[in-house]
Amino acid sequence: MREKIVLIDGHSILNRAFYGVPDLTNAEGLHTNAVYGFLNIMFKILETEKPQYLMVTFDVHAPTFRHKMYAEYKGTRKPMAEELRQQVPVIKEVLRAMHIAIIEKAGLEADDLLGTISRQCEEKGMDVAIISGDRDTLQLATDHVKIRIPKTKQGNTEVEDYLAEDVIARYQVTPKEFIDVKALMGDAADNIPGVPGIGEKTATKIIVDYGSIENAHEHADELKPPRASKNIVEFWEQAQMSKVLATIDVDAEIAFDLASAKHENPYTKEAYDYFQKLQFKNLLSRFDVEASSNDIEEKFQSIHEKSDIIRVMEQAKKAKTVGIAFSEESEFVLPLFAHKSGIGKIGIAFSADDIYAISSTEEVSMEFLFEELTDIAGKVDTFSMMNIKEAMKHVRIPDRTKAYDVTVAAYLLNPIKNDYVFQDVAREHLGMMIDEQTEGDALACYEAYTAFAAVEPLKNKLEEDGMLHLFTDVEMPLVYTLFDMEQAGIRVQAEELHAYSQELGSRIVELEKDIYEMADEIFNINSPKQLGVILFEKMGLPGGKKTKTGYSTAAGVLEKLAPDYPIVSKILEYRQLAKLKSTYADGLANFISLDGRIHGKFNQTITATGRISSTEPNLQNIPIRTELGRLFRKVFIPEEGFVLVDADYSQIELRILAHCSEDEHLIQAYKDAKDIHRMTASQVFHIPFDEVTDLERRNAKAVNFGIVYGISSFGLSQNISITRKEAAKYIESYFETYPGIKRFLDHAVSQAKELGYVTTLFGRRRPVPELKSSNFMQRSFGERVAMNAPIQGTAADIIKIAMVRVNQALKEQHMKSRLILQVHDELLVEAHESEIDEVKKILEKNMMEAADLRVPLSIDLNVGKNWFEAH
DNA sequence: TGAGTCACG
DNA sequence: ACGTACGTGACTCAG
Repeated sequence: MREKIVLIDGHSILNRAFYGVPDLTNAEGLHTNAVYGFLNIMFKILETEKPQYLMVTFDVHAPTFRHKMYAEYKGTRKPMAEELRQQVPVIKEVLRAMHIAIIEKAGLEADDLLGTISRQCEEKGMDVAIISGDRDTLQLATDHVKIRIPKTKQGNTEVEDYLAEDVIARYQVTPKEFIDVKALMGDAADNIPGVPGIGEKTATKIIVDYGSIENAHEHADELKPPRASKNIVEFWEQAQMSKVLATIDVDAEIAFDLASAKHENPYTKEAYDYFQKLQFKNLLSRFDVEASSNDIEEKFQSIHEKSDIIRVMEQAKKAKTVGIAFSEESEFVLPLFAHKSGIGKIGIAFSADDIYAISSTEEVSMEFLFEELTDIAGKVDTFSMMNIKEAMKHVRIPDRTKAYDVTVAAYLLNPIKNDYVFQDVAREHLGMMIDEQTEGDALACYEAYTAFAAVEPLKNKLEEDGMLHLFTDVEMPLVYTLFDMEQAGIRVQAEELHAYSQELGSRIVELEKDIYEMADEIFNINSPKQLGVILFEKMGLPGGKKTKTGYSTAAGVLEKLAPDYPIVSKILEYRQLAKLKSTYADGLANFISLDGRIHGKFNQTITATGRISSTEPNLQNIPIRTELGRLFRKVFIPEEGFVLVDADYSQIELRILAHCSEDEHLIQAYKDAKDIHRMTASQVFHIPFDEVTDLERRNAKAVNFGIVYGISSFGLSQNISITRKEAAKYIESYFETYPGIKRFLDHAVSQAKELGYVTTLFGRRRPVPELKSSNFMQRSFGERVAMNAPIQGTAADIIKIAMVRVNQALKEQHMKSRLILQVHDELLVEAHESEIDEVKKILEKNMMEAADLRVPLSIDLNVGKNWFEAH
């Protein structure tokens, strides 16, 4: 059998991958999409080709002979995007780590390397596969040299294959003639001039008929169309040079050692480390898990006997640190034996040798196991799990200082990840690969071991990054606070909600009828696509295209049209009501439990800035800005004998800005309890304080918001409908008035550029990888993030501290009142009527003292018999 | 599953 | 020249 070599056109494939794979970055902000795509293509090719030899070619960036020749024609090529450029050395290093041969030779282009090597290998009697994204290489195809051109289509890589016969089938000419076609038609991308007036069709026809440009030139008078006939003579020198430019050298002086290209196992330890650093999760699974030294698996034990289980539990109680994991009940377990929690298995690890999987049985119930775990939690120093808040639904943790939430720790270390599954933690923090396919007892053991083993490394990294205090004293206690809030839930009037739904429903039907009548057609108003067609095509309203898929029908666009077109007002009203009905009236009703309350989830590891998020349902976006929507707050009520006490920070973000920037004006204004927006208007627009109009105050307020969001003249101009120039003047004037703020924001950006992240007052980090981008838009976004994250994040820190303290105070004083909601700068307490004053005091004290800033923190406090009244 | 829209801070 | 405000989640449509 013939031996086979795969030759990869390095730059070409890297380039293809770069444009075919969406932008990816690793934790350090390094762009990795091209490297990732390259490796995927390479692995796919290797699987099908199974070659004995493998080599990757690269150009050296010194200008070459051919470059110089065509540089005279069209100047230079577009420079490589920075994101791609930085990945070139990375792919080379990765390839070296995989022991894959790389060849680059000054003075030679990749094409010439490919051509020469493929020719030499073919002469040695080998089969050759050339992997390139560049069709020029088709001229190299023979019966034994196959050109493979990968196409990345929506994540899937398809490959077009060309042997000599395939080139003829596709292009009507032989690979050799392909050069002549190109010499005639030229190639703008490669700066090959060709012959003017001859395009692909004519060129192909001529070469099919005459076989070469030389022969065609001899028969120039026979050529058609006349234009070609004339130009091939007139531009004959140019045609000849084009042929030279288009010809790939197959005879270059290259000494290469075939033995060095021998393809061995690429899954080396070094490559593994590289993939880990680059965060190529999917590719890591290609490494042989057995070989990557997970000998820990040998320690896994599945135990079923009651006596064994008790023995292990007793041992665990004597340990310092235990890691625990809960596993879902296997779907095959008879309902009779299934536990109501859905948990059927636990993993427990308390040393590198003690890692167990325990399933509940008839003899050993889940209740019993949970009891034992509670006992363990009380005795050990550290009780570590991936998700403590979830676990607490089953296991009581008597001493809350002992719990350790691995997910929360991993989140603090890198808050911009999408999820924090234990496999990732094991890989990133323990250097341990876990096979994707793992399930059952082994899965429970791995998770428990990860929870156990990650405690120290995570703690060390938190300490290193200055976040141990934040973790220990804010985030971990907050786990319990959030647990308590979820357990407490909030009481909702189901009947009222139902009544709203009915009312909205009938009004929606009326609006639908009107809209169909006015449009003279029945269509789906909820479909922006259909709506756009109706409004802007059928009815011919002004307001052209805006989105990728069609017309924008966003509220901002429609509002401008509403005064002139009654149908638009109807649509806006329809939209508003439909939203209220589906998301709030019907949506919320689905979440009411048997106890008449909604127990939503508060998520601690979602946001990039440190805020909490709320889901199932989202209780942080209950309407308030419109009168009608606001009514929904009336359905949120306290239980009998209780009231709602609502406290929200007043302008906490601007106060944080005043503190962090140390700007004297702003600090003094807050000390004097001045109307800050009015003051801003007065100082920025140079108007006496008492003469500021409502509009001026509104605009100043927008400027203040803009500052917090990371100001841009465009954003501000959009927001308050002024020209960009005017907005720029506002901003300039603002920074003149408050130079401290300018300094602070500039510093945030420069710090982010230097370190790759920004921090809050309490040390929380937010990475800003976008700042490294060469894309203007991305980089600008990074700058705004760098300005906003310290402010928004510090506010998040402060209210988290307040929440923990408020919750603790309520519990310590054994009060019936309890914290039930947080909405970013607002806390809601369901307070017993006998405790109202005390609750107010607790909220006030703890919210105001949560941070000691250069300006006072201030809160607004209200009491009501529903959320509408209390806020 | 992604895009568009809109509810909140 | 580029084309935007920062941070979220739920619902709907359409491919």
